[in-house]
Amino acid sequence: MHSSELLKGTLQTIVLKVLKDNGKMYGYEITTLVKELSENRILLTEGALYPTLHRLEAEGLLRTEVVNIGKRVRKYYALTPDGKAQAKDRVNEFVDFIKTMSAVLHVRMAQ
Amino acid sequence: MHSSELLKGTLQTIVLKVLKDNGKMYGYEITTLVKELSENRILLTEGALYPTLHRLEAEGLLRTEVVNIGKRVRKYYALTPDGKAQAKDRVNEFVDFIKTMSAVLHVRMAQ
DNA sequence: GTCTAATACATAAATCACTTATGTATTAAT
DNA sequence: ATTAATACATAAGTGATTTATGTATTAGAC
Repeated sequence: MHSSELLKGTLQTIVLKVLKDNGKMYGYEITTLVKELSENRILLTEGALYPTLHRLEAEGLLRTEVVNIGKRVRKYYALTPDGKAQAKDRVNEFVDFIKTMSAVLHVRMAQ
Repeated sequence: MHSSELLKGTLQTIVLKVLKDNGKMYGYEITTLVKELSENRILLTEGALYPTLHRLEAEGLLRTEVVNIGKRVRKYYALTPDGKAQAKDRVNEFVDFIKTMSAVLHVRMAQ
């Protein structure tokens, strides 16, 4: 469960965007989806993910719904209206970051 | 001197690549170049830059040359052969990171 | 001619996201 | 029956970066 130093600071952006794209999801489901989308390059750790979900909820960006699956508990997270706005902002910020870095590093990425 | 959380982990990559592109440079010069290339979006702090330069030198990726300009001292840094290889690797790693993130966030950037 | 901003280096303490480690419990697979 | 996968949670430790200081020279504004 590790990845490059570059991933630091991307967790909230990732969580907000996958929730925007997929509606409600639970924590474990987010880790598996991100693992799949990233072709095993981004392996979210629970120690980072759960506190982040709790924090985003405390900030009013996510709302939760607890569902019992047999004797097991699942906690679904979905974006609030504020969360949707934040998701958009964060993705824009990321795209801007890529453009800036591309200019500094002289790599052609941003079209 | 601040910027987004996303910048974290990019400092070494930036330093190595601008040195690769510009030959020898001194610390202050690096901050002004990066500020210019990033259109004021990336403002390197001295507290981060100088320790990073010292560390890269200690790792054998940079070599230094001290020059006296009047009564003022300038410390020029340049890549060693290992440093050149690292610069290449770091940029490749960054491009790969962008591709992965683009896939996860569903943003089209990488060609 | 003096004051401020810019140039140029340096380091130490504090911060904070994230990793690592640990814990509990259920369910599926071998 | 045992292990791996599912599913949550939190606490201690790490480490890059920010913030805060410090010293000193040179250029520019007024």
